Amino acid sequence: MSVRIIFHIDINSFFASAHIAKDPSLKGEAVVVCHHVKGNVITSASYEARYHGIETAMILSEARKLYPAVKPVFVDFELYTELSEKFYDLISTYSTEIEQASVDEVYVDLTDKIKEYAQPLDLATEIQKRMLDELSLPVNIGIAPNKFLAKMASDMNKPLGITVLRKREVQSKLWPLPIEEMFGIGRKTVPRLHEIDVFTIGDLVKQPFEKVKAVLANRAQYFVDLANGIGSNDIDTNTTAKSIGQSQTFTKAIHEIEEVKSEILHDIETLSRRARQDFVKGKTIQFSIGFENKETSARSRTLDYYINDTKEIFERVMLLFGEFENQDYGGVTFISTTLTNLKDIREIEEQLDLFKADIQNDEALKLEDLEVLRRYPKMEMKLHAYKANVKD
DNA sequence: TCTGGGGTCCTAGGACCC
DNA sequence: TCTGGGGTCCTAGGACCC
Repeated sequence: MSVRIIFHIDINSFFASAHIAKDPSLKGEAVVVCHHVKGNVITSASYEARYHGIETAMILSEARKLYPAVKPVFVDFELYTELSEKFYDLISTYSTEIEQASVDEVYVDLTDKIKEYAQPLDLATEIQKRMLDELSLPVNIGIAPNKFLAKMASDMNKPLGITVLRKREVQSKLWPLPIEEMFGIGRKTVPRLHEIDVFTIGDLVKQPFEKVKAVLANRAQYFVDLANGIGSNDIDTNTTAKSIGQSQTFTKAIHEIEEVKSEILHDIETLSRRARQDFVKGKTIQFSIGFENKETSARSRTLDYYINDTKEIFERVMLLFGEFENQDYGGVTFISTTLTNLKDIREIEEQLDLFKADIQNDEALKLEDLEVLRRYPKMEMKLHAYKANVKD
């Protein structure tokens, strides 16, 4: 198997950059993107804003104290979706092997394309320049033989960085990084790894495997391999979502059931519209609820057919919601409805046609079975049982 | 110590079928 | 009639990421 060349490309402070791309007068300013809850929480900050100590999760008023000339803008998800699609389209001109990892990042296999360039870095430079010229978006690029190394590489040098991470550089460049910077290791796992003296990515390899296995269980070998620079370079080109969800957090707990229901309905209206726009239906409906006392719970049901219309989803969710009826956790602070097990509408219709054909075959079979049953009384018993079940 | 809303993947037990 | 292994699906919960 020959060595692949994978690029990981991600847009620097995407939300803030998107607003600057739309309104060039914001260029060079300390832009902060706010979400209108709990006093304007900052969800993204331009590098100029970060320079003044402003970080995400801050409240706008705190940011103003740090830097009064800060430029607040408000979240605009339509803008992000639009630019995300343009980003994807631009990268598509180089390769069909693209994996959309999130709204602002892709993995792309450029093994073939890179042969057309005199120097490997020329391709990265060209992509970076086109992103700036055509979309006014700054990107980071990591170049490596697999997805994990490419991802780690693109994080090494921000913003507007281009970083190559070769397999032979794993010990010198990857191993010294703190374990919390390893993609896939999060806040719950870090303290447990610290307990077994794993503080850097290299420690994952240096510590006895048994100790690592005690913490990471089945995923231990996977992460040790990653630390050794061994990882997948399979590009998942499927861009259709696997689930669509709609959720809300309430700063003030809701105590009226009818009000909760109306918020649920509102979410489901949005959810089903999105599903129809994406030409998908779902087979599983999941409903989650959070209460004032911090308890959260989820219920899901899988149907034997696919749906995407508001009324049917709402009826299903009401059944799930009903399962929490007699619990007393105080008011409701969080609701979430998710449609999963998605399938393209056209595929479902094809299957329905096949299914119809099956039913016809089944009926033919049953008639024959009846002949058999008459001759074998024992089997007739089964038929009665079967009929009884059908009544249910 | 941590905002809110959008996702993905994994695990473990139980049910069911072969 | 009983036992057991293997595979798949469903459900609830958790971890992680952007």
